[in-house]
Amino acid sequence: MGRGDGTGRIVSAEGADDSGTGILHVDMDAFYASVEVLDDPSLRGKPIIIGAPDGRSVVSSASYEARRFGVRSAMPVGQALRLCPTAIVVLPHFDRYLALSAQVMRIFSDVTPLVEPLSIDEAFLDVRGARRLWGRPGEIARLLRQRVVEETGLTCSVGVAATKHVAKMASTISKPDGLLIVPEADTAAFLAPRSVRALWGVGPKSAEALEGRGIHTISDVLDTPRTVLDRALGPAMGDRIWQLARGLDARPVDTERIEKSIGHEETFAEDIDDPGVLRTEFRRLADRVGARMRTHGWEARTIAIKVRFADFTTITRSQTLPEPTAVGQRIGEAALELFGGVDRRMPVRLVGVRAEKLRASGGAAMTLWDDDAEWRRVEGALDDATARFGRGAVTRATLLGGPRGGGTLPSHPKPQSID
DNA sequence: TCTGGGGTCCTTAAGCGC
DNA sequence: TCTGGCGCTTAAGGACCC
Repeated sequence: MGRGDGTGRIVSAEGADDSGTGILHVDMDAFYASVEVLDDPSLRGKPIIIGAPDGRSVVSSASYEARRFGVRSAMPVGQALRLCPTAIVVLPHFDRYLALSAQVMRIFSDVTPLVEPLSIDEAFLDVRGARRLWGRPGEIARLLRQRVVEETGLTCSVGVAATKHVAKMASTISKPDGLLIVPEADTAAFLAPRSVRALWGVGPKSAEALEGRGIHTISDVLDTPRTVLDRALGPAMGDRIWQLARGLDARPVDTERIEKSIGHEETFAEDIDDPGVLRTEFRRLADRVGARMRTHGWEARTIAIKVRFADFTTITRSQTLPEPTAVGQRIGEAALELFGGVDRRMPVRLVGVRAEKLRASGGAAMTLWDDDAEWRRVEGALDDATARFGRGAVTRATLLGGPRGGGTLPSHPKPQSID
């Protein structure tokens, strides 16, 4: 969701009914691209793409002017430029995005302590307890949008509803620079005509599985027995969309998220066949993973590697260690042992190292000893932001790349897909 | 002219102890 | 002693999200 070009936008009128609501989803509009325009006004009104112009880069974010040509996040930059040859490709400036994200999240925290950041550019807010102080949910949403634009120069879109899922759908539909309120009583009517693809967790594969059974809209889901959904998507997913289609979503706004894994991966500019080079890369990634764990005071029980071959087939291998560790060398040994068991049938495009089953190490955080200066700079920015907002309000995950479930800081200030 | 990097969650299969 | 079932853990792969 949230990858549209702004056509089909729906917004609420001033003073719209907000009865039964209290959950807000706030999503910055084309965040990275908007920050670049803010910092270089000569870009305003032009199609811009955040990414690297060469190599194997993909689009991290695109201005709405570029989206009108069909440019979308996660699209290879080359393809984006074929769709929109006049687009200006801008390298990402992560420290700026982080600083503005921190500023926006702070505005949210002013209004309610119940803020659940989902990623660098979006958050859920529970404002049900903020009424006496700030007014009704609809009023709070307008206030937030006003404050964000006044204090940062950036626009955002807000969905207001009774549940997280509907609030998120509403913000998506209102984009860009919109506000859509779905009163509780209108939830069913709001959901019914929308595509199954709009349901949280339904991507291309699940949509295909549903549509192959004639289930195209949320209304169709309502007419479909649970057993059919389970067969199409598996029991967990079947249950989830059965519930979401009915507007049932009791998930609270969660201010405390715990990271479950930390990883780094790297795609080479050219596929690599030399095992020595690959081993060096595994060690380097392992060191970075270890360094990050130590700064958090964590250690991991399981080490996993990822290898993507030239043909894009991807394998993972993992092993559980006898003793948990945060030592880069130990992680590297485990990674290399796993890699030794991999059948290297063709050149390698990407390698990755991930530490899983994290837990507190109990010991004091050790110093970083990798030599990645840029990484330290980003870590510093994150620590600063975390310190200013407080631990619960904003996790590192939040600021950089966090998916719905939390996520953690990526290795390099490289872009994720942001709308 | 191809497909980044950070994650979470789910499914399936296999091994193990009881 | 052999076998089956159950619950738990580990491992691999894939879908999805930003």
